Amino acid sequence: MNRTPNLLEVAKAAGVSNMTVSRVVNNSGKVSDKTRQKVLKAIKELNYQPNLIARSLARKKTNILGLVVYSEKGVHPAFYNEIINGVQQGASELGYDLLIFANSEKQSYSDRITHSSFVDGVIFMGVKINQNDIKNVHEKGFPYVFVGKREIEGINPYFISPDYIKGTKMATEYLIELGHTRIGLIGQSRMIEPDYDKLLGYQEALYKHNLVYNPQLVFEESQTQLDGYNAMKELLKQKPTAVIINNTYSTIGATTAIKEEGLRIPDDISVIGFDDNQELNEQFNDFIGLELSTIRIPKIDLGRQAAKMTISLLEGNDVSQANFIDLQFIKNSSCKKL
Amino acid sequence: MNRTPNLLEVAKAAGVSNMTVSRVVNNSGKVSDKTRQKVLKAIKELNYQPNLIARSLARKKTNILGLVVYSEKGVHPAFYNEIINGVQQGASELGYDLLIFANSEKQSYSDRITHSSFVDGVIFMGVKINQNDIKNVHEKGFPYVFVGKREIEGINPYFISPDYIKGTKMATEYLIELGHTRIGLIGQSRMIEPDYDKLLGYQEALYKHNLVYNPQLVFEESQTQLDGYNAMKELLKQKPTAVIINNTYSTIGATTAIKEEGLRIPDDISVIGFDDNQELNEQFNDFIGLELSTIRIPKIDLGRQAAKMTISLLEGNDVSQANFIDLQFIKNSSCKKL
DNA sequence: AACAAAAATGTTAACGTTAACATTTTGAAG
DNA sequence: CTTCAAAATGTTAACGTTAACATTTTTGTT
Repeated sequence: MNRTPNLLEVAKAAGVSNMTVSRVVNNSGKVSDKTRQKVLKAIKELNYQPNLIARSLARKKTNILGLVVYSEKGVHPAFYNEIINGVQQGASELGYDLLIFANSEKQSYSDRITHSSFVDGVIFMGVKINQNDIKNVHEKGFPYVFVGKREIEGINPYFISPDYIKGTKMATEYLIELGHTRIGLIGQSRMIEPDYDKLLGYQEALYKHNLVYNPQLVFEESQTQLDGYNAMKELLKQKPTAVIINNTYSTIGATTAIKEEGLRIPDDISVIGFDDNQELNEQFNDFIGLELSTIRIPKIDLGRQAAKMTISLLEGNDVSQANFIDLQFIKNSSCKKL
Repeated sequence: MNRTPNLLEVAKAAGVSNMTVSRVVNNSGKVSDKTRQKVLKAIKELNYQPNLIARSLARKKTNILGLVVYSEKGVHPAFYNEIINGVQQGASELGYDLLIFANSEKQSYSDRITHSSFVDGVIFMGVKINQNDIKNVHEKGFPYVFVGKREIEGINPYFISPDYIKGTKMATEYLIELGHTRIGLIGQSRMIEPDYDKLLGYQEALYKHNLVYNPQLVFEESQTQLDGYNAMKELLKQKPTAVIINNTYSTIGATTAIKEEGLRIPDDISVIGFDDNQELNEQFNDFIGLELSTIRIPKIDLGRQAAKMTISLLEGNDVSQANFIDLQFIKNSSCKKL
């Protein structure tokens, strides 16, 4: 590795002072055209690139966003990976890079993040978030955003979350407007916030249209294909005319169950899924020849917004604490008018 | 954000010099026990954390690894995400963090990477790698590792790659030893290096056991469920007794085709898949009640090794340029002795 | 008690930028 | 050809650490 030139060497080569070079590099301040050309020439000749570490030290700003993903085995589910890609895009669009903090479950990040001055702000996400980290960062006034929605005792955290309530309500209403009244819901949960919100949205829609909530049409947590399959088998005994299913894997299992019972989509039952795993969703639909209507979680956009929100915060702008991002309803041919 | 204390403030509080504090913080040099205690007390009281930017500038080393993933739409397939997780783990184990470079397809990274001194080394991966980036970095002697295997004109790059040849050979031989001679291969490709290597491994195994290579048993690129399904339908006309399928999606499609034809696994046909998407593979197997024998790509380990290799390089150790990581053959019940 | 060697601690100048202020140059008006 | 403001350029001291070397203190030996 051969040494890289620094500002002063460029300055010397161009016959100007350090600050003139700095001004040219940063396109700030006033520099005459003639001088600028000289400097640019020297920069090019020496192949100068500013040393970002030194710049960060002087500016007290790194233009780097931290990302902490709390996950179980150090492997993030596909769901988070897509959000991360979005975060990266959003950061990049505003001139920031992304520093992924190593995720050892035990370790607490907050001091490392706020004191080491390696990042200007931080984004938290994951199932097993450490509430203390968020609390500490919040209390120190360090810019951060939490992706998701969770009660954190004592504080009102900055967060951005998909609006599952609204999204599910919208989908449910769509079914109601098609004339459905016996609508199943696979995957509610009192424990998992997003799934609980789906239940709330579902209930709100029923309530709004004066339909009675029937717990027999609603099934607990459903994560895997098998969960979805089993739940659907049970649900079908209740003769529903439509069903909303909380994730891609369950949907695959559930539609398999529907087929097995000799029922057709949408003729015998209307189906709406969540495409939390878009790649899989598409693959599956293509293959089965199913054109599933889905509630889409705009994950890339979610990540992008999270990045922009964090940057907005660290730049000192006013940012509201609670932020929601709308789900998209992708209307397709898996639902039928009754 | 309240100011964080620096070394000198700690030094003042402890009544010692900056270097004594530095030595305590870094656990280097000699410090008497009494002094160490004083310093530690001051550090604790002021809640001091070293400023990593300043440290990096002074040490000319950041303890950060760069990661560039070249991908099409800025979204990485599940495959890469798992490797990234592994890279992160490996880096973390050796005290490094991971800086993800924003990935705009157009941009060239090499100068930014080598000159900005934000990273001590860099890892490249992705389908659409920029050969020039790697070439530049290579020629500058900047520590890097490429995850994958690709000819790059004019240089012998540092790389680490799954050994697809060996892995596929192993699986093929396993089938041959079970007595199979009509073994199908779904997903060879002249264009995609890993898939080409799978073909080579397959051929090597046949050759070794004096079996004739029959192109009619071998099918082109197969990425999706539908590809796998179609290929298998065709293949079945050739009456194979076993088949190796190049990725998880194809495998799902292919097994569907097998079922549709009324054949049973392993009684009528033995099947070996690649579980490049492990989560999906498991889900699918659980659901179908299939116990698929698979060739497993140890992605986490691949990433981890890539990180360690890069760090070894940047620490000045001798590292061989070409590195392969063995695939694992997960023996299960989807293959039968003939 | 004197001395050397080892241990402990300290001083100073980098590292490569930028911020803040200082100085010089330019050019237009009188 | 002054004069003065604006424009252009320069100087210096941070930023918070560590490397390299310098000094002081301690310890053991005679």
